[in-house]
Amino acid sequence: MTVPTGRRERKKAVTRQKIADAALRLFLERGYDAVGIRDVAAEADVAVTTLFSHFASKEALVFEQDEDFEQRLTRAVTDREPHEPLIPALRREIQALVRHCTADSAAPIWRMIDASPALREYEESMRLRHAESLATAIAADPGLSPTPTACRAIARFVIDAYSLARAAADPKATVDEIFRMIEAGWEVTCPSANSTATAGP
Amino acid sequence: MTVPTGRRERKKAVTRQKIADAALRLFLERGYDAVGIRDVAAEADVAVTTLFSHFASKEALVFEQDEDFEQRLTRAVTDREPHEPLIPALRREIQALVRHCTADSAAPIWRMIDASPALREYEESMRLRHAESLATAIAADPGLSPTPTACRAIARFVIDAYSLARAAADPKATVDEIFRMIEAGWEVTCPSANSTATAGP
DNA sequence: GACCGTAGCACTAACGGATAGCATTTTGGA
DNA sequence: TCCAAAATGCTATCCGTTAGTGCTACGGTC
Repeated sequence: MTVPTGRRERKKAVTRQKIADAALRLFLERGYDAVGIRDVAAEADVAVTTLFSHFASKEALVFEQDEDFEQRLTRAVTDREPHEPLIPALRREIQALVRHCTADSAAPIWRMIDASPALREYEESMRLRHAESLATAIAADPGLSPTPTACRAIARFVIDAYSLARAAADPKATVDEIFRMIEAGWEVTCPSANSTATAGP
Repeated sequence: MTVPTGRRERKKAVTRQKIADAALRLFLERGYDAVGIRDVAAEADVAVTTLFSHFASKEALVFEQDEDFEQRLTRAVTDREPHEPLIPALRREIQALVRHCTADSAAPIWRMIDASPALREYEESMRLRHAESLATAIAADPGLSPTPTACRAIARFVIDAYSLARAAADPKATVDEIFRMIEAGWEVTCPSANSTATAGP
């Protein structure tokens, strides 16, 4: 097997990061629309084609860490404590993710995203992919027996909760409120014995 | 007041339809990616700039009737029988919409959409707009008193149901299954007196 | 340590969607 | 009849993205 854990990979990672850093710097400095791909490439001192060999599109430069998001979601399902109910585990993770992206340090970036239709559109299609991954993870859980449709639906609902909470005035309360609804919907299709967690009387 | 209800509006509508027809014809004939904007403009016998004065983007040519969809959704809420519960009314409308777009006659169009990432992405951001409209309509209902967050969440869930059902093997059953979950979630935030409609024992 | 296949990168040129600027025609109303 | 606005057209251009090509540095193998 060829497991190339050497200089080549490191250099590649460095180049990628150099591009991402240059892009974010320029975007925040002059605005997303005012910066061209050619500007970013020049700032990072690489060719345009090199830039596109690291990032599939201009928008992808902004959502550089999107795979982290996806992994944290699926791991919240697969790596949770044995017998811990699914929905609370997901709620905890969504709370953490929302807290992370509503932090003050991330504010300028999200302001930029919200100001650009292209970026908003890209984010939404990203979320769809994440929902599909999450649905797969839920479906693969041996302790549960939901239908494929229920998996996909719950996964979408969870992503919706994230999306709505991120833009809400009180993100934490928004997540809690929507997850009360999700929990109720989940109980209908996949009833669990001990289900008096967050649902009311 | 100038209410231009005359020839000008009619001609404009004709031009718009002529463009949309030409576009759909070419797209289905040669494939979406294989047809350029210049081809469509030539086929419709208009200038490229004229095309873009009627449609905001190439993708918008395919989703020409997207406002119909939005209106049918909001009207399902605002025009429903007095005292008819919200969720069943929405379920009926979603069933009808799904039936409409899974009809045999529409199959080639949706096959084309599913085959093009650009079109799928565009559709998704369209659905987001529709969800916002729906949320507004729900929030404006005098017979209900949900929180703004609950409105937005339910609206998203309903759109999710449409989106998932459209791609499912058994669209009708998928809508029913997801709406059982939605109904349960709705009851949690906006309890109604007579709530034994679709929820199980 | 020399060799070779490949991954990373650069350069040029171009394609295709979208737009700005300005000219022209058509239309509705004064 | 004439004007202002709307609709359309033409030209040139911007910008994201990709194809084609070749060079260089690296990793694995002998």
